[in-house]
This record gives sequence, structure tokens and C-alpha cells, in this order.
Amino acid sequence: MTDFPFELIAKSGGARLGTLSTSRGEIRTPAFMPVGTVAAVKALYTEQVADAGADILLGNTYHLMLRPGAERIQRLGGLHKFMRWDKPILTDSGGFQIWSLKGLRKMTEEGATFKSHIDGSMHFLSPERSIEIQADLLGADISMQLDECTNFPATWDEARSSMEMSIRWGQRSKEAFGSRDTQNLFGIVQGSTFEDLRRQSAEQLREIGFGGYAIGGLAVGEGHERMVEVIDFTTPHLPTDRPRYLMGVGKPIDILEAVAHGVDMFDCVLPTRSGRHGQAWTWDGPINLKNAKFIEDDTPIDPTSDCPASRDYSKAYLNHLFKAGEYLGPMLLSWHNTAFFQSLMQRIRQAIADDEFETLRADLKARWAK
RNA sequence: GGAGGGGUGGCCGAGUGGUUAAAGGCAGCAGACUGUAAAUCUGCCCGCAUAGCGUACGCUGGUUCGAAUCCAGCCCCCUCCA
Repeated sequence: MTDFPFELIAKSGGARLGTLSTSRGEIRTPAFMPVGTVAAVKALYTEQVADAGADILLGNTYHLMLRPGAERIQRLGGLHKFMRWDKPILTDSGGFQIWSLKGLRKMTEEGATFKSHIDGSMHFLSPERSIEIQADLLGADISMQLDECTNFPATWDEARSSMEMSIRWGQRSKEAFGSRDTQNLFGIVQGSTFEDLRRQSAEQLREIGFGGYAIGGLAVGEGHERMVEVIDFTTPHLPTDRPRYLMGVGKPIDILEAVAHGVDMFDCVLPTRSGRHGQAWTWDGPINLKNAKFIEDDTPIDPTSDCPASRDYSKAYLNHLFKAGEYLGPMLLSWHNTAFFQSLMQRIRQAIADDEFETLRADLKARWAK
């Protein structure tokens, strides 16, 4: 496997500023990747996502293999062309669905058998098939190994056997992926909240050798403090010259703390999901535009933003759109939140470049504290 | 004028003697959301000093141990006939 060049430009405290170069463009890190599970970042045009500053998007193996079908996407020219996004795409392997669709799936060493949540049909996903879908059929720039997102809480024994299977699946994923010039494969560290298991997982993944190392199995109920603690004792065991990706995270405060511990990449449904539900993330923390206090609030969410949704629409109007059940409400707030998360990453990057990350961290933590 | 139907909590609408402070929906108020089975879900939603008390199913009176539910009178609304 030929790794994408990853240049570390600066450090500030534990935070890292870098650039991950792919054949479809550079990814500035720390990076936040908007989630486009079913080949769509919900409620947004790809142009809006790109204009907000996103360098890379997520797609999902499980969802796309069911609908419209991975082979179909390949026939239609691959995922980038299909969804009109020519920058990099990272696809999740389906590992998260092994966790979240517990009642609809059966696990064996060979892989996971899913009962489609759409029509009840049966589908099999092995590490090899996941790689075939991601890399060959969808054409992902970065594929993720199939893993098992360990449930929380888990006993040490449960966490160990789960983590060890993810390692074996990581090995199989690597073999299936083979050597590719313009695509890359990331491994996923598991081990729940156990330090020794996280270390073993990281070390074994390093031995297999991946283009990047994800930390999985977090933000599944352990809480912010515990999560940061796990990140703190996991990142030291990851190679410094490869990007670290904290999967599925998170809230701005989570991202800030993870960056402080040397994490380079993030993804989360929060900007779009909470946007659809009336919640806007701001420099002063989250606000709920459905609240009655905004009924006659004529101010925008953020007059200094470059994003029209943040700058040009009053809270009163957004409140009205949500109360009236208009599509425009979720669209505008998803847009604002996506832009806000990208602005957050931009501020973080700038602060690292200026070696002022700890100042930014303290400032934002103070603003977001309760 | 005659015949029939109906008046339930902000609205719609169940409910025909006790387990009914009254189903359900809407509106309202608030909360949650972290590799998306989520344009979703949860809680509150008559008042108060809230494991209790008070008030409440058009109005008044009656039957009954007990009434939104049964009876009488009255008021109002709708449909049809004149």
C-alpha cells in the first residue's frame, strides 16, 4: 500500500497541524468530515458542503450496498461522480452498523449477516466484501477496515475478544485491499475503555500497517471525561507520522479536547442531525431555535460568518420555519452547523499554526462550560 | 313552525353509571441527539402548598352510595321538511 503523503506542519501543545494529500486533493488537518451516509449530506447541496470548507466527506458501505447497490454505483461511474463530489471521500466499512443494528444482524468470525432495515432481505458483509465495496465499487479514497464497534459498557473479556476480532478483520481487510496507488486504508483501534487493550490494539494495527489509524468504539455512552481519558492513553501508541481519526465524534468540546490529544480527523452526524432538529451550534454553545425566546429575535446566529445561513437569516425567521415545519428550517440550520464546524476546524488550525492552541482551547472551554 | 342530530380540557375528537383529571391527535412549553433504521425521540401540558386538595364535560335542577354518561326544563349549533 502506498500511503498518502501526510505532512505535519506544526504542533502546539499536543495539537497537530497537517496536510494529508490524496489524488483528489489535500485534506487540511485537524479536519472535520461531514457525513453523507447514503451519498447525500442530508439537506445540503454538495456545493454548500464544499463552500463551507469541507475537504472530505463520508459515505457508508452498509447503506449504499443496500440502496442503490454498490455495483450500481460502480456502473454509474463511482460514488464521486454519482453524488457530484470530486474531492476525497472516506467510506465507513459497515462496522458501525454492526453495532447500531444489533437486532438486525448476526455476527460470526467470517463477517456479519444483516437483515436489511429497508426490506428485510439478507446481506452478508465480510472484511473482504467491505473492501471490495468501498475501494473497487464505490471508489473511496480512504476505506476503513471492517471492525466491531464494541458495545459499552463491556467487560475486559468482552472488550478483548471483540478487539481481537477487529484486529483479525483488520488483517483480512489489509490483505484484501492489497497495494493501491491512489487509495488508502485505515485501521481501527478498539478496546473499549481499557488501557492495555487499546495499547495492544494500536500496536497490532501498526504491525499490520495502515495509511491511518482510527480510534473507534467511543462516544457510545462512556461520557466526555472517559472518552478524553481513553484518547489520552491511546494516541501515544499510534504512529506520529500517520493521521489519527476519531470516529463519530463529535460535539465541538469533544473535538477540541481530542485535537489537544493529537487527533487529526473527525466525523459526526451532529451538525446535520441537530440542524434538522432545530439545534444550532455557536461560539457560545448550542441553542435551540425552536425555543419561544427566539420568536421575535431579529438577530442572525452569527453576523460575522461567511455562511449566508448563519449571517443573513434572523433567529425569528428560523424559529418560524421550524414551527411551521418548513423544509427550509432544517436546510438552513444544517448549512449553518456544517459551516460552523468547518469554522471551528479552521480556527483550530490557525491557532496551531500560531502556536496559540492552548489559548483557544481555554477560551472555548470557558464559553462552552455549561 | 315540524322532524332529526349535536354541544367534552386552547382546537379536533374518544368516551353511555364507578377502574375518568377524562383515550388519541393537533397546537403549546422544554429536553435529548456523537463512524445517521433519526425532517427523529422523550417529558410536561386545569389550578395549587402536587402519593393530597380544589375545580371540570352548554346552563339549572333531579335520580343515585356514585353522573361527562340516566331524567326534566332551558340556552345554543347543524341538517332536512314547511
